[in-house]
Amino acid sequence: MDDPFEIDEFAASPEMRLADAPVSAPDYLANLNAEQREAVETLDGPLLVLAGAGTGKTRVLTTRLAHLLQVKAQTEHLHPQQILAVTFTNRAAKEMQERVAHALGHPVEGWWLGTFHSLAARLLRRHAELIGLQSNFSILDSDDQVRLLKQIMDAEQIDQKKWPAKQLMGIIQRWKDKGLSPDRVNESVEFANGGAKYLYKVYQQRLSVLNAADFGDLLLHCLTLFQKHPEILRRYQETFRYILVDEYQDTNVAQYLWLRALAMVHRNICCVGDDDQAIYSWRGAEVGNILRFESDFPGAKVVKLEQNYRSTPHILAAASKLITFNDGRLGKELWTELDTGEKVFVKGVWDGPAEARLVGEDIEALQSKGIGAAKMAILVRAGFQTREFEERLITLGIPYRVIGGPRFYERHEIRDALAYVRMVAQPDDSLAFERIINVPKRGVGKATLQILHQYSRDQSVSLPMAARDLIGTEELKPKMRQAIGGLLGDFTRWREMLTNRSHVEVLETVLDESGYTDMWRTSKEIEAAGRLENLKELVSAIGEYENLTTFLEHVSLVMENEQNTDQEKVTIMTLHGAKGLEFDYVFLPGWEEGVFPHQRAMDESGVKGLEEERRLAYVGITRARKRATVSYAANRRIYNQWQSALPSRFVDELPDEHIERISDTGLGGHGGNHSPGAWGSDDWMKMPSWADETPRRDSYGSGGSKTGSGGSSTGGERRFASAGWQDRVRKNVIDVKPNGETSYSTNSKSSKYKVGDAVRHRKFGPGTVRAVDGNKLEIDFEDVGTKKVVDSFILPG
DNA sequence: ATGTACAAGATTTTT
DNA sequence: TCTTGTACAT
Repeated sequence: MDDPFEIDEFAASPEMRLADAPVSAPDYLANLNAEQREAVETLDGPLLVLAGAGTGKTRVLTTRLAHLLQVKAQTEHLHPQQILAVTFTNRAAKEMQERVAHALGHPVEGWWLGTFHSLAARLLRRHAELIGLQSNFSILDSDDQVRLLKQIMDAEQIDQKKWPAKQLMGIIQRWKDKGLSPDRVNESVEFANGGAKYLYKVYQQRLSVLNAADFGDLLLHCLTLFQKHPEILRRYQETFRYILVDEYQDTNVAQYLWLRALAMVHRNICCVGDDDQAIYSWRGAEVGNILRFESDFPGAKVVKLEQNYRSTPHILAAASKLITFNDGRLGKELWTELDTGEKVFVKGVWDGPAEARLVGEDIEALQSKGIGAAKMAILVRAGFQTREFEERLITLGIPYRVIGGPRFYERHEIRDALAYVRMVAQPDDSLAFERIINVPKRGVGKATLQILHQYSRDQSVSLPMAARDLIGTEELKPKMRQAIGGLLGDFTRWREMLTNRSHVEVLETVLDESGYTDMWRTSKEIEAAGRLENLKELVSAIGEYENLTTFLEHVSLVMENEQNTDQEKVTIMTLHGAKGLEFDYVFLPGWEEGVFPHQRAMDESGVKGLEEERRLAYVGITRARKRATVSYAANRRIYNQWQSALPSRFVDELPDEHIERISDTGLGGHGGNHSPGAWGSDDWMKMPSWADETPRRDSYGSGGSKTGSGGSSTGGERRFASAGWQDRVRKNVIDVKPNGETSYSTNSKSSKYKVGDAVRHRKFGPGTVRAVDGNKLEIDFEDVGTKKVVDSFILPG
């Protein structure tokens, strides 16, 4: 085995050292107090930086890295390769790379900087054979994982209606997050479903046969490797003299074990995190890691950073207040020296489109003041919410970019093409083989595939191997033998091509000769042209990598959506994606019960889930430097059905003195003294519905006979969301129980009226229903003509 | 082996 | 409502 530790090579090339580094990097510590500064500047020993939002976590990390690379490089000949720096996203890693380069005045190469997964993969590739894989093992994405499990379950004849593969995969991945290999699951998981344990074992065996690893394996295999080969662990422990970890609160148990193992010898581990920003527990993250730090690493210094440099006092106060509704926090008092600034805006609107319009208008207003679009962001809870805003911004002609949307590498044609690449680079990649065996159509169908699977399972070989064996037999029909044999022959040829041609050329040949490009060229699909474009893009992308294996690893682990950031664009992304970022102006739409906090979070994890949602809200608000605008809609279309929604409880939890509630709807006061003109216009959406009357549904509970002007109406303009009715309504609607169950009675999704019904409206009088759209009705009134109204205002005729 | 028809389920968040 | 998967027919 080659010596896996490049560090030894380094020792022979001292010219690589950073002796030429400028002695004083830019002073990133200027804003810390003396004590904090000392702790951060002390480079040896364990250090935990507990930092609130916007207090300069990354800055501390950068400073420390710069100091290491500068001071230690000179005094103790520390080489970058002895540093292990873990960030949470690839984006953060890139940023760190740039920041450090900037601080030192020159780029740094060779250090172990990246996400847990990419670093673990890098380590694992060197020792793959020790844990039963070849070094070119393929990394399965979640899609492949589920497909593989499905195959196994088919073979085991397990009812997938009762036990969906996807769900079981979730259980298995959770075990992996906890660092439990199949053996250890049997020991330590008591109440778990025995079937899942069994499947886990079979799944793992199958992965090994296929020379594949899934995401969780990257870390898990490392742990196994360390356990079985202490001498290897020892060498890495000695190699990594300094370990730095960002976003420590979001590490899972496997990651924690991995870090702890590696940090054991030098103990120079520095972690940075904020327990209030733990938003990944659904992925197995364990906040306990950060709470346990001091006992894990005796003598650890703990620094709390509480001065916020990012947000204005109002924003900070609003976020701080919100997060106090959570229990069990470490607790921090964030403060700032910045000027007061604007209050947090809280806006209620009628429905989703109105919300998008509102945000659009605000953005335009900001732009007309000369503020660049890049300084603004729309942060949504879930991916599907981006669409509304995209549409709006398109019509307004405002440039935007969506981060984390449908990814390039997840597109149909790209996945197919990648399957070809995988088959060339990794001959035993069963899942890739299965994907393309009949794409383009080669007449290979279910029956043939089944025979292959059967054989592959019985003989414990990969699918391509099975095919290779079977085409020599009478098992398959001659036609099939020819088709599959031809394909396998092609792959052999393409693999040979790799030796004397560039991989770009090989990819082009493969796509060409396999008939894949032709398939799309002759396709009648409207999207075919676009797909061909994407394929071209893939070919050019692959050119940026040394070889197919590095390219594939990049695809599975890095998978970032490269976006040119040079242009001024409004950013649209999920709250999760926004972690660690900041913007001057932040829009936080969709703060409605069920959407945010998300219903499923509460259903599945009860109070814990709710608290995580609240932390997410906290993250959202604290992204804003100058202004945060929260908004919620009273009606939202889900599955193309109108549903009325309640403002999020988080809206209530924001402190009144730091927010400014603005209502789109309280135009005419209450009491119904509206001029008929307003009602007759197309502006029906601006109907002051709740000022007058709560949109009442049967499911709200029977008790509430109070209507109208309850709550805090004070004459004149009535605020959109008086706490009164929110509380009243909410208590009847959502009730999170400590055991994790939630009872949630959804508001009626569609109207109880249908076309032709005779109805009456308290202002418009009698009429007939002409059309129904969810709970919106179009009614021909006898006196005032056709109007659109909401059914809650309607009484049976 | 492929295409059609009907039914069921779907929309958290991501390395 | 739309998409996806399954059953059945060709």
